[in-house]
Amino acid sequence: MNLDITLSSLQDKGHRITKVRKEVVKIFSENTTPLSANQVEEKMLQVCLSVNKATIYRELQFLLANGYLVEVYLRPNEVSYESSELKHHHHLVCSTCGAIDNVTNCLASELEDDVFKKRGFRIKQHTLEFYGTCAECARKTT
Amino acid sequence: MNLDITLSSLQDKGHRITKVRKEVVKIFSENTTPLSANQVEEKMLQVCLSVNKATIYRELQFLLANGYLVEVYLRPNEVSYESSELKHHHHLVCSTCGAIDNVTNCLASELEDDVFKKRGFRIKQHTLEFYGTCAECARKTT
DNA sequence: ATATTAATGCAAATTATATGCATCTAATTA
DNA sequence: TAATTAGATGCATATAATTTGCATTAATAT
Ligand SMILES: [Mn+2]
Ligand SMILES: [Mn+2]
Ligand SMILES: [Zn+2]
Ligand SMILES: [Zn+2]
Repeated sequence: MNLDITLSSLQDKGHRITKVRKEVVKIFSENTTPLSANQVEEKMLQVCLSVNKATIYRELQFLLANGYLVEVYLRPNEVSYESSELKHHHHLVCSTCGAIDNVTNCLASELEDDVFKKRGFRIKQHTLEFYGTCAECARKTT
Repeated sequence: MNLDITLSSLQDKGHRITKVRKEVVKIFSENTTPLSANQVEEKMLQVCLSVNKATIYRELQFLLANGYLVEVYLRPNEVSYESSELKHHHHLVCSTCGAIDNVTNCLASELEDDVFKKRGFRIKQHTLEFYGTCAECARKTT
């Protein structure tokens, strides 16, 4: 997501542009892989912004509710977020180092029509996550 | 999963067959859709077995660690489990009524080779979840 | 029947997340 | 620029899911 465009869009809707909001939007405009509340907090600390956890959760909820972020569930008991503007994609999650990469290939749409025809289930969205070992971790092991 | 076979397999490995263990295994042998700890507790109450929550969590962890169950993440902050013996499949989750159905179609394996060739990421498993409206909920709305 | 140790219940601890409330501050207005 | 106002924030507290310590109970082997 584009930082300036997003911020002015938020302002147009009557929302305030605060230091925290600006930084959270900036973080998601610079990161194309999903981030959890904890990871957002860490990124903010890296630029010497110490923000209360409640504020971070509230800001993530705010951006989610306003359509700027989407939720991603990759692990139990931890919700991650990423820009809703990213082109439809899926994730490669390395079980060893935790690195996440995006894959834009998607074969799911073919299935969706089929599922609707066969049982009347209308698919609105889907998540497809791949777990395995990334190239770097595989190299280290060898 | 087959109740008797699973129980004797557990016994062969030196694990005890307790009332709780037997019932949890029974529940997963009779249910092909994912169940959370709370749902397992409810099912046990239906057969008048009041079991402590900690025990249920421990038993689910136990069956997971021993390969009888797999984790499924369909919603934030709730882990579900299902028999690891079920044939590879994916889920149709109705956003309206919460009903879950299984789909055995899977197009992901084609993608896996491609991903490995292109970036050396070796996929071990994947999850593909579909969210939408089931036939029944669609009918009620109309 | 007895011994051994895994399984269980209960309370307390953890972790992720949400909320109430007083305070602060961004945006608007005088 | 100062005053106004409602949204944003911090802090403490509340929830909810899950885990853990410990004493007690019960499944299995002898
Ligand atoms: Mn992504
Ligand atoms: Mn399933
Ligand atoms: Zn897709
Ligand atoms: Zn599949």
